[in-house]
Amino acid sequence: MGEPYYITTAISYPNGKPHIGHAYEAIAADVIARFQRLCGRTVRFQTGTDEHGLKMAQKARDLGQTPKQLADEMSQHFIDMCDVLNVSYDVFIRTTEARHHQASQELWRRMQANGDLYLDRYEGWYSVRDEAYYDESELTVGEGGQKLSPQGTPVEWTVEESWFFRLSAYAERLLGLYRDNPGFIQPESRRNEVLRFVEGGLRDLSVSRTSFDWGVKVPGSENHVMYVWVDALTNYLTGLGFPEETSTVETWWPADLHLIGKDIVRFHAVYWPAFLMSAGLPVPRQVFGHGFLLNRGQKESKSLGNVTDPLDLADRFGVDTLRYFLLREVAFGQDGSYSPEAIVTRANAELANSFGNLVQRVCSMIFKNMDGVLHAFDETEADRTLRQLVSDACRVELPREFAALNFSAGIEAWMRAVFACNAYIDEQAPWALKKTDPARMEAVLLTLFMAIRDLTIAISPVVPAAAGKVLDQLSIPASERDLAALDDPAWFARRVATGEPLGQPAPAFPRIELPSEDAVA
RNA sequence: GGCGGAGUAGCUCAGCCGGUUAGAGCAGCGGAAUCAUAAUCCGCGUGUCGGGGGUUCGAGUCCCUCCUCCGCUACCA
Repeated sequence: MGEPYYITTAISYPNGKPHIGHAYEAIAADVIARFQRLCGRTVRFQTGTDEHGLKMAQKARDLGQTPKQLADEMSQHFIDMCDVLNVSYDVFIRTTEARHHQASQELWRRMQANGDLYLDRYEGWYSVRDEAYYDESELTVGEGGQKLSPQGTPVEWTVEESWFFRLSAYAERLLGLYRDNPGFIQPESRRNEVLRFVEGGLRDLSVSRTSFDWGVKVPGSENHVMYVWVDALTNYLTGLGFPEETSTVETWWPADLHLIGKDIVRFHAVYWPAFLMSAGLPVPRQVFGHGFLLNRGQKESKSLGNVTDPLDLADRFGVDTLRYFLLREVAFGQDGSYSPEAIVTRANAELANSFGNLVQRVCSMIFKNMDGVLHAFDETEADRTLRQLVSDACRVELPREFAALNFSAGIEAWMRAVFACNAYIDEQAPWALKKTDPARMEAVLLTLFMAIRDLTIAISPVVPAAAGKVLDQLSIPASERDLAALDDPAWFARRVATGEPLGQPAPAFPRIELPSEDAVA
């Protein structure tokens, strides 16, 4: 078994169907998970839904359902999304599960045993709809003198008994954590924001509510439910079987990476490690806050009427195409923009024309001119140069960039190798060699066969289905589709020895058309 | 208000600690090739590197200032 690698996404709040942002995070996490498996790590990949809170309770009431019924129904949409998008999660956690309540309560007890929880009063301007308190200065005055939150929802002066977490006591330890582990919060811009926030001093955190009951009950204070983040963050432990002292927790905790959106960096980079320190548990190795996806440069919202169903995108353009586009086009960590035109342009230019067509023309020529039969051959300098270039891109450059979560840079390096293959095939012109020097033609095609195998394995975390299809066509064994296989020089001889001929190839990366309804008005 | 980031070819962006004629992809124009998914390859860019000032032998790359956009955060009154 390889070195363990535990990655999580944020758990989604299922008071609506998944949107493009959920899909983006799930896909990015999946690419990381698949890439780590490619590298030989044994991966545990967890995602899920965060089903408590007032908004779920209210929505259920509006629909005449119980909160649990609503959660069951909505959670299924997220499971379905993962399945459609080929997201290879190992654990789908739901915060309404009994084991999650137990885990959260145990974490609570440990924080309490450490003296970090105390009962006090919380008072302030509370928005029922936002489920949050606001400072006087954040409020605006609406019609009839009604005070409104920054979100425009009504607020009321509320006094509530609440448990508090002694966050103020953790500022120094947190700063030490950030100092000793510069990679703990990424990207750099988020790290700076967190540093400044913590350097400014921390106030104790209200961590329980009495105004509603759809949540995890506070041990010993049954009229309190836990503050959303104590409940939600604990999911990362629940999935491992915490608090049972099993080898599972031992093996996977602390997590290698919490992949989250930039909007919840503070909860993961400040509150969560503080909770864990309080409970005497190790903190995660890294928190990465990715950017948001913009629809033609604009944030999606119901009022603008530009909300995109990610499954609709996958249906129109293909799952692999969508995955490739998101990781290729967007600088990971920054916001990105997408549109049907951009997806079609990028996918056709790179996946279909440059790479897909390369695979197709080479396999087709091997099939037609060599009866699909592979064999040993003599390499020229040009062949070696190409293979070296491809090998560097696949074994060194792309893995280095992917390991650093620089997906677009890694894919760019990969594309340069694809371009080199196309330039090579034109220079060598095997179609001309067919008449003048058939042996040389075969050497060229076999060189390209080897290059294509490398390129396909390297890109497979991004486009798993199509890559699998190509590798099947090449008859590369399933056990030889990882980075270790790329390092094995004997693979080609083994492949030749099987005597398995290449069949008539079928395009794995077809060109896509811009659906007419997306034509720019 | 404070802190931070960004402003580079029509579009999307690279440009590390300052140093040869400022780069890539896409789009556009011209040519070659015809094995292949009308795909591929080659060639072509006089860009005020947001404005202004400064340091330096030399600045897109450092300093000051101004403008615009974005993020985090705060709040006088």
